Amino acid sequence: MSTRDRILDSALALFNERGTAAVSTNHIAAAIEISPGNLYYYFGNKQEIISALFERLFTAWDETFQLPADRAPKLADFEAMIAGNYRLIWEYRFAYREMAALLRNDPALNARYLEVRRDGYQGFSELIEAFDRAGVLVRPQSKDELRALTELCWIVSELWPVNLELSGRDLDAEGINEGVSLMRHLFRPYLVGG
Amino acid sequence: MSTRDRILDSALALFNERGTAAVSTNHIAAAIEISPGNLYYYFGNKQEIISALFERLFTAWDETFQLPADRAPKLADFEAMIAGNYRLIWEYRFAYREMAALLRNDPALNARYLEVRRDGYQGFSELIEAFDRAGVLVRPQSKDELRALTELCWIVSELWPVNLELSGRDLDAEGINEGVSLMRHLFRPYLVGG
DNA sequence: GTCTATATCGCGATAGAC
DNA sequence: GTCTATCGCGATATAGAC
Repeated sequence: MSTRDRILDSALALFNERGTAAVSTNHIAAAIEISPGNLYYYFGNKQEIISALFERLFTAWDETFQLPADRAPKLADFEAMIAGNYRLIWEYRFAYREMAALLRNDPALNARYLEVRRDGYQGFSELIEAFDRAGVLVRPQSKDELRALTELCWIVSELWPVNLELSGRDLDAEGINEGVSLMRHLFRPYLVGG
Repeated sequence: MSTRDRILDSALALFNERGTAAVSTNHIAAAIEISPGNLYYYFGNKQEIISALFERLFTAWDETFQLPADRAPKLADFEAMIAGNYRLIWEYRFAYREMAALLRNDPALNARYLEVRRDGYQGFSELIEAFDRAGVLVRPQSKDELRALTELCWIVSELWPVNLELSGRDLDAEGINEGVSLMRHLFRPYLVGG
């Protein structure tokens, strides 16, 4: 593995364990037994390491939210996406624990995040609209209701892990299932027989 | 105002503006024109200041979530509570931006938060159960559905502000209204004529 | 590309006068 | 209760050898 990638892996592990504030560039370098000077050959400062990790997260999101190209999307596909998203958030949990603060401190990163988020939300909306058109959602519902449902789904898919951690639990397999189940409850009133 | 309170107000303003990591005890002292030494007369370290601010937040929560004692609770009371909660979260926004990270770094604070949260969730559940018993919630619904509804309401009331900020907006009056409206959408399928 | 050595800075914290 | 003065530490970052 390249030194650059080893630095990023080291930083990710330490950030997840102790938080970005408590981890210095020296710690990151020491953990993979390279010199502090060598680390600075690859990254100008700690913030650049954080940004690079966010970029890895964004790329992984792109892959997670791919729909099957050969057939119409089903609710089960959606649930699989959400579960995949939760696994990703767990992998980059430091980012979610400090997200709002990290973005505030780095306008460039914030702009990039907003871009990624906008596209993500767009895809998310279209997916739910596709379910609606396909007749998966059947209860009497207005545009307004559909928009609220989308917003609520988004919040659960993005912030359920934080909520779980705030309640004192880890995002393990059981936690992931509960999050998906909660999402199901959100849809339930709008499904056939719900 | 007491020096202790002035320190806390100063810290709150600076934390909200720059985040806890970027604010030192020196900054907090300088902002109210007292010496660094004087600050340490009141607080042993920065973490104690953070804990004291959380304690103020907990107290304010207690007051926000008081129900009218003289009559049965209505949905409008609930919505007023949620709006009050949002205003409080805005006042202590630094805490929510870094909540998970701050709690992880301070086991004592985490234990205290879990206690407060447990009690809060308990009151929250009982309120929704009271609505159910009073016939406000009418759709066919199981214990399981009621539990999910409670959990979802909690998540929206706690994490809507973070979600709003992550989308690039502030928790102003309009943002608060949107959060309350989202809560209404959550209840809607379970209301008469919903 | 990686190292050693080092400069600079500011934070957290304390001692002791008033 | 508040101040001044200061110590020690560790973090970021750079220079220059290999």
